[in-house]
Amino acid sequence: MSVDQAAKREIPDATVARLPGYLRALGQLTAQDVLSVSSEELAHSAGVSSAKLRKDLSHLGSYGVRGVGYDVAHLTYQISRALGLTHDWPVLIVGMGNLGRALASYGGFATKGFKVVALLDRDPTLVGQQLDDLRVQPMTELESLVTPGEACIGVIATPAGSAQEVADRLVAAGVSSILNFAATAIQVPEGVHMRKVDLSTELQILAFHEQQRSGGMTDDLLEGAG
Amino acid sequence: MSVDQAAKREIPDATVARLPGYLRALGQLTAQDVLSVSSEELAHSAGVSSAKLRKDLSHLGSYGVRGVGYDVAHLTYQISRALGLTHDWPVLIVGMGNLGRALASYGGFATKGFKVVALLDRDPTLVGQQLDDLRVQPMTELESLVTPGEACIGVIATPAGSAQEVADRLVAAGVSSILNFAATAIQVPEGVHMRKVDLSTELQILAFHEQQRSGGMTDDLLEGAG
DNA sequence: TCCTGTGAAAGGTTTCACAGCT
DNA sequence: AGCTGTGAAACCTTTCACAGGA
Repeated sequence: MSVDQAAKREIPDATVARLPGYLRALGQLTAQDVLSVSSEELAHSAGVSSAKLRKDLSHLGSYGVRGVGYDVAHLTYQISRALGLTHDWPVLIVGMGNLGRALASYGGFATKGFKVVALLDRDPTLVGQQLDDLRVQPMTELESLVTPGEACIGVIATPAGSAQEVADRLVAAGVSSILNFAATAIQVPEGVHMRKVDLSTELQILAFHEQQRSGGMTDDLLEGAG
Repeated sequence: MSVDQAAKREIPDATVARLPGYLRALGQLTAQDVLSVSSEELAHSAGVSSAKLRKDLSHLGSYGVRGVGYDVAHLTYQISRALGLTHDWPVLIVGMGNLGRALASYGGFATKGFKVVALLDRDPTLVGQQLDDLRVQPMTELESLVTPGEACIGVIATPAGSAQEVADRLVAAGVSSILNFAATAIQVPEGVHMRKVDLSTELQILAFHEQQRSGGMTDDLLEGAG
């Protein structure tokens, strides 16, 4: 078994979170037939500093050429490999409301290393409907759709009230990676990876900064009343 | 000028990012008529450690009671105030594809400190359509919808190819907070706050960890050397 | 000369553990 | 006793600045 430079284990979380951005920027360069890119240029299109980019890439191995830059195709491959995107991952979407349908018909999956394999909903009026080339299935099918041993990513796009129950069933069925779009925190056992995407949260963070900008003058009045 | 405990500016970014989660957990407690909560309980429902919660809240001021816990209503108010949610922020959504429509009809806005005030799309066949109580307007209206001086949050839900152009127009019109759902990085001038939400990125991060799980056995060889 | 890769320094975040108040 | 608020320690991330290879 060869020990090559990329075998360096333990890529920092902050780095992993940025690799998809680099991959996307590299994709745009590939589309423009650019063959080679410097850390400065790539960092700029990904919206980070060049020092950060170089440090991030150094955790994957030494894939650049000093004095020249990075080979776009080779770096694309190395990042894809680091992220585990050399084969497609099956994705199962639960909840076919407005958001679930938007996610299901989002084309970006196929090219990005994922394939939606099943759509589920509790509502009998939605079950059976065709979305692109998939048919919405009832919740009772959930357990039969997850092949134990074969990894699969579960996406929760249900109302907040059902999210925990759906998560529990996904976990029980053997899903160990969950992406939660429901507007609630869900609890998962240790060992299950859960990420949350939430519109309200993002808007509230923006509101905070917007408020900081316009100054705390209204706040000062309130402080007095304490 | 009064200097009380809450006057401490500079709430750490990591804390700001978690405040919405605490607010949501408090909302659930309020709905259950719970009047008081300990850091342990609140932290658990928000999915963080109690030490982290207490440290976070300490940046806002001392709103707990030692030996007792936090008053749910009062803490809700203080966090809302810290985030700038004591009044509603106007939100403008650009791009009425599947995702834009899902965002527009997402009810969670109103109760969370935001109000969608305008929907825009480039496609003439979408312009004029009614979504809830708003009518989709043409892109030419963008500049007239942003009142200079009055803060407003712009949401980009267009295809990747139009995102940068839309961002440029929003910024030129005076929008200084942007939430980008398009699958591309966009550049904004210094002083404009931009946050990005992206499905592919989240799935790719999950894929990385899923791969680590199943591929971890090769790592054992390296451990031996340590 | 050019640009990558990387130690070292600086900065930020989380956890610990306990002082201090009810 | 019970629980918050907080220094200090541990840990993680970013930035700096330059050694080193093309």
